Amino acid sequence: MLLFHFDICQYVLMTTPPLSACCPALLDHPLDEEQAEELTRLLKALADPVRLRLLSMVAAAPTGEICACELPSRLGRSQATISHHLSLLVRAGVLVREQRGKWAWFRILPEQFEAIREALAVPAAVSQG
Amino acid sequence: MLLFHFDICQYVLMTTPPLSACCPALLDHPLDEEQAEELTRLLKALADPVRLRLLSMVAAAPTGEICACELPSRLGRSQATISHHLSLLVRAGVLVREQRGKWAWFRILPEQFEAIREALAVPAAVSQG
DNA sequence: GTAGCATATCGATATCCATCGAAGGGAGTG
DNA sequence: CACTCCCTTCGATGGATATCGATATGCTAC
Repeated sequence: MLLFHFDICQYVLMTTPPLSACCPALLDHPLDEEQAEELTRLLKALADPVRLRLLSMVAAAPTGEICACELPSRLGRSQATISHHLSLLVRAGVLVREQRGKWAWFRILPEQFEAIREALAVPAAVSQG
Repeated sequence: MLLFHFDICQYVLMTTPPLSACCPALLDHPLDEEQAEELTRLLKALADPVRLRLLSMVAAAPTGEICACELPSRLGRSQATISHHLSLLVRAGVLVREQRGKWAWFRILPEQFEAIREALAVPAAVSQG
């Protein structure tokens, strides 16, 4: 029985993107410190108004990508600040950066969003109170 | 046509919990500053390892609720710190507090979790790149 | 009322982080 | 090469916040 469960887990680990399986569902089992830190890192990356607006602008761009050059004026922040937020989001795995000539272009990497959504899913036992 | 759309929105507003409709989907349209601040407030409330573990302990409790009295020892934080985190989560709308005698009991309020999940949903246009 | 426990609040501290100006690094242009 | 433009990195600063000890509040029991 234990072996069977282990095999299932191995299978899931091999067939799903590793970032999607970042953390177990928050409301299913008590998280240990390491799991909590991991999910916290993801949530902190999103928990900033400038970064949220930045992500929504990238996603809403007609081509699905956006040039960093237009962001300082659209967000009312200095170029240094925008660069800071962009590299933070790339490090967090929610954006990818591509250099083209002297411009840097960014687009959404959707896996981490799905990972957070899965981690925050409310199990039936909880939603029934 | 516009009227019809308006009526649908009114209907949704009346029939869903107001907190669930806190913010539009992040990756569907560019967020304005106010919408970004609102979603940020929710995400910040979750973006702390102690609070995440606290929430997972409440959800995993057999009765779906937990007494504040057992949390300082289980989380390795002072009583003052736990109290701070608990009141923050209540203010954020993810926990409800109920006083019973001298003990305070807490349980999960699932609406905000669903609100965040909806806000972070990845539209097909984005996930296809 | 008094004593004792559970919880909240206060005040202080240390750390984290968003922000910006300035300087540095690369890529294109002439 | 020199010059310009885009972007990153550095250093400094102000504000937010996690933490705790001490104190206050509130409830129960006697």
